[in-house]
Amino acid sequence: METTTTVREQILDHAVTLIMLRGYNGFSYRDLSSLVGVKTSSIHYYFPSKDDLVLEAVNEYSKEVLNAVHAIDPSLPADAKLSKYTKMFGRTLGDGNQICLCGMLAADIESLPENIRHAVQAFFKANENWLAKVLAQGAQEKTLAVNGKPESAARALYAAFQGSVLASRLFHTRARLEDVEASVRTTR
Amino acid sequence: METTTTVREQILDHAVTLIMLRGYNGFSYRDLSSLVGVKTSSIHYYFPSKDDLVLEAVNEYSKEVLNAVHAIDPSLPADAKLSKYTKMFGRTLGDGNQICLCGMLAADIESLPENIRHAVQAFFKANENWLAKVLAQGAQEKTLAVNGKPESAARALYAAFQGSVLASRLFHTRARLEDVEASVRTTR
DNA sequence: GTCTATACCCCGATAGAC
DNA sequence: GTCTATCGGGGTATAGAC
Repeated sequence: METTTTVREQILDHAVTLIMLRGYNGFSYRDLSSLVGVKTSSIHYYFPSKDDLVLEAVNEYSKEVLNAVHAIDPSLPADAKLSKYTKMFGRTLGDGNQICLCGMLAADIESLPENIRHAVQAFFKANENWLAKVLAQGAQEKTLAVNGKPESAARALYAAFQGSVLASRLFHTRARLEDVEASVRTTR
Repeated sequence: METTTTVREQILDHAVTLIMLRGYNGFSYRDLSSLVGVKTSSIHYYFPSKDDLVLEAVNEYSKEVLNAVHAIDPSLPADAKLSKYTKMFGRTLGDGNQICLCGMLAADIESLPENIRHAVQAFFKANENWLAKVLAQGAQEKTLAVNGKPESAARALYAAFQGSVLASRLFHTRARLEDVEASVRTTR
């Protein structure tokens, strides 16, 4: 039983990986061409402009990651949910040289059109909203330390995850994500 | 009384700004050429390769920022130190479209040589070390909430600052840095 | 759909006159 | 030190044959 992968899907998947590795200005149609095995003009057939390609990459990435986040069992205690979230964030590192696609595009945002900015913002907000609920639950269960409003703490926590995956790659270590999780766990 | 600025300094200053705006792959010798008013070949005279230029930009930026950090009065209470640090981090935003130069280069790190990676790592570590001391002091003074070891908490906190300046620019708001500061302040 | 061919511009970098 | 001129290559994108 073979899994059929269309050329279009291959292009999109490699684009996602390349953006997570080198960012918007760091990859080209030529890179994709050699990875997929079609000419650059064929890529333009599916994605007329680079911005079209990147927007679809954001949407594919968002859909996948948010599915994984929302698949975390809602009946779990808050600290267990956070552990799963940390693990999931660690998976974005791949072989250790990738960061979150939306974190990367946030760094490149001044080179990008408004529709991509909105897509990246939506991804950030979805993560922050989910974390806010977990923090509120964790405060009630007294397993997570929340200072100030959960919404504010969630924005800070999500920023910490984004920053820590950046630092994890910079220092060639996966440990920095755990620093973030530890920083909100109540000391016993 | 005129402040003399050499061509070399002008190039370096504009390079710093451009990297904070668009990143390593997002600016060119041509951009600098039109900003400074000399030909690109003259820029090569001062900085033979782009990597030479970027390394010096990191060093200049690091020197300036770390001077500002270490200029924070050591006799202040920990929460006051953190307030000053937050304000200083907010200044990197500039007109609202810049992020920390070393955070940006951390995103671009897979396109950069090892010597630049080391310089960026050193900047991260210097900030984390300073924050670790502040957190230890704040824990003792019971003004800052520290979970786990101060070193680990400092890495998480610095990641949060890096991530929040990214989000501040993404959402066109300066408020996100304050979320980070609030997240470590003890609720009274 | 995929290709060849090409347009048009930008890139970093260098040689050599002044 | 700064310039003109240029090299060799890479960038996105398009036209048109198959």
